[in-house]
Amino acid sequence: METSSTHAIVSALTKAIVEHRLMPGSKLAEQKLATHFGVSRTLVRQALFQLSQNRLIRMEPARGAFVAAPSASEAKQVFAVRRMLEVQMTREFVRDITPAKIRALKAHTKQEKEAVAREDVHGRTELLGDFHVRIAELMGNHVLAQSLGELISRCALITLMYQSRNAAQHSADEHEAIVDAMANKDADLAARLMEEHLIFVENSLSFDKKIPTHDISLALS
Amino acid sequence: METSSTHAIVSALTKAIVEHRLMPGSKLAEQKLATHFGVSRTLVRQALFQLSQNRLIRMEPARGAFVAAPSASEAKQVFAVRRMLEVQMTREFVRDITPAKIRALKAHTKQEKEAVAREDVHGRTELLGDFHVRIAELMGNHVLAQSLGELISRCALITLMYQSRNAAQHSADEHEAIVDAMANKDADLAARLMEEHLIFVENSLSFDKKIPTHDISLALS
DNA sequence: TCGACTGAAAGTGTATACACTTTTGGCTTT
DNA sequence: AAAGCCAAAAGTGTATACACTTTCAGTCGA
Repeated sequence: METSSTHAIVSALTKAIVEHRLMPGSKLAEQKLATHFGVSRTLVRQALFQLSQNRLIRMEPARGAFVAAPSASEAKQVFAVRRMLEVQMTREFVRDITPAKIRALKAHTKQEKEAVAREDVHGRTELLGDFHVRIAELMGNHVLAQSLGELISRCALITLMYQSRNAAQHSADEHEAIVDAMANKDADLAARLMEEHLIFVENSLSFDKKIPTHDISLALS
Repeated sequence: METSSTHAIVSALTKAIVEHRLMPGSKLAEQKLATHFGVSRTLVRQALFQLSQNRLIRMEPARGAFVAAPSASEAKQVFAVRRMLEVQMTREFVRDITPAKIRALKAHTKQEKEAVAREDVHGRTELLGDFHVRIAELMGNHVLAQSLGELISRCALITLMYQSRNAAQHSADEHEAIVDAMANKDADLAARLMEEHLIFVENSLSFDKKIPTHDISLALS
């Protein structure tokens, strides 16, 4: 199974949701998606089920699928889990660090800074999230990378919902500081910086923002 | 959506897999499951997709679904993630502890000991895993509880694949020691015990065991 | 006797059909 | 004019149909 067709639909929808081309609350009608992608409802339903497990959409019985709108409480919980996981991850990463891994992370933060500089909102959001997953991958722990990736997808939705502007630059700087601490093999400092970084991101979210509930329209172009 | 019918199938299959009534490698033919549950292949497929996302089964294109057989390497990765997550969780749990929470955990370990005493293999495996999820729930963090629950489901499969006997009693004792440390609000001790506990469980797995690949038969009774 | 072919059986992948539920828009009633 | 009601439209939930792939058994040939 794992027919690449549904995977393509999942990817397209994930991208659209995380990039906010599909706004939280939007209805995802099966037939419309099916004709858009040129497949039957069967494949669309499979994709929607998968997305609902990733918590990017929620499905109501007999009413259909809607882009998720994480509550402030849920956002805080997601960040709490990320903190638990990533502080320890940072510590263990430093333990088995190599010059090549440092180089990979430095290359990544360089890309981040460039995306921030050129005001590439989507690109920078993706890169800022990927930084954390990259660390997991460099550790060679795919289970960790996958779990973290799911949490961060949810965070991307949350971040774009709530994040006030100009926090991106700050995040990129913090990433750089974390990498520096790692390069110095200062596990305690790196872990502390990671924790503070995650706390900062969480605190920079403005949970009282009003969310517009656009309709699906042709956000998928 | 989330038609409770598929949920029932997922639950039944999860239980069967985790309890090893369906052995790793067994084929899960859609039509057989469909007739067994008295539904059409449609619902069975939905359930299988969900299980494959939980990594309890794997699906091969045009060949079908098979009960997962986690490799030793994957098992180690799952345990590494659990350690990262749970050590920190233990620390934070102690921070906001209440007498009611202690009572809940003590009641749980009591149940564990009873299940171990009466040699209830399935019951004790479930309870030993639930202990960890229970902590997350008592913290009120549903995201954490869900993430941890998924990891532990995979562990249950791993444990039953690899666990040498008589480790259950030891686990139950360690759980009790952890709760005691929590009750004394000794976060450092509790965290250390949790880490050692997870390391012990991981080390008690014998990765060279031979896995019989039984056929489906009527493991679902 | 063993291995390679072949056709039937079984099984998966996708589309479609159909029953049932929700939504919608207009019509009636007050 | 606003609230309630009913029928049509749209949409979801499940079953079934059908094409295509894999599996398997039996046969033929060396």
